[in-house]
Amino acid sequence: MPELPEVETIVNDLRQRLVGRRFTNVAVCWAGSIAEPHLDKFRRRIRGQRILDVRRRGKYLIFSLLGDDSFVVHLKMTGQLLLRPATAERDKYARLVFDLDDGKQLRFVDMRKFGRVYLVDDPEAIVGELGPEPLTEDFTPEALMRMLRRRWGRIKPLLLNQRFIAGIGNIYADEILFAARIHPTRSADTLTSAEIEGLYRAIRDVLRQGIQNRGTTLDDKAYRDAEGRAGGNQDNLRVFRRAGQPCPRCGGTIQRIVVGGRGTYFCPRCQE
DNA sequence: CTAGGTGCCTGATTGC
DNA sequence: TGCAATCAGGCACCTA
Repeated sequence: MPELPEVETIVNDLRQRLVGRRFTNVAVCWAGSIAEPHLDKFRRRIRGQRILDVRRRGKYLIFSLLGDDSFVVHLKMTGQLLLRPATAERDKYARLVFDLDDGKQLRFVDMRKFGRVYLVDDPEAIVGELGPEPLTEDFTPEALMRMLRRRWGRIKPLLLNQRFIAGIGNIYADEILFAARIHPTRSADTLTSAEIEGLYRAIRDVLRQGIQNRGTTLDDKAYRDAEGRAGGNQDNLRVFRRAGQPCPRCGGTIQRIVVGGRGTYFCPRCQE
């Protein structure tokens, strides 16, 4: 499940390789991957468009195109964007295959078919409601404190709420709360200012480390970078999917509970 | 505003 | 062994 660090890695790779390239054609293997516009219009509008830039907002990838359109992608659970030579073997779960003007293909591969692509004139129509980017400099401890002041729900679902902060998913939420020593069901309004500062630092550190390690690949079909390579951050996880194992900090036993319908891993001994 | 449920999907896991 | 039921999970959308 690609979250901010995984999408950041893919975006940085793709920017290097795709800026200046042109989409020459698209093969649609599963039309359901296209959110908008309708299939025929999508095909007509993407063909011949030159890529000016590739950037990330939350978990979305945004390709700015010369004709003022934006090609927007959300990978959801199992989506991948792979850059392959057009001659490369077909990927089993390929849903959309974009031919490029340099003999390569950008392949949208998505086993579970949750991912979506959009071709729109204004990307704000899609990403406009997202909360702040946690790694930009205007996201400060004070900003986080102000944001939390109006909230009284449990902290983990809040971290997962993309309108609250953009880019955090289930893996990094658990790792962040472990690093900050905060129990996933703590009410946001009971956090002390010291805890909020710790939470702030944990958000930044955990996400940055994820980026530094080029993302988290937990199993075979999970996240891959644009070259199809696994990330390295899975070796760095301290609680996620480690139920029954000893806490690396206090030696307690990591527990799995369900919070907001999501599998949640934490150490009951050092997270209050 | 929060919390809970459903649906979208399919491979992996679990149950009998 | 084999097949069916269940699970996982990001997010939209619904209800309370």
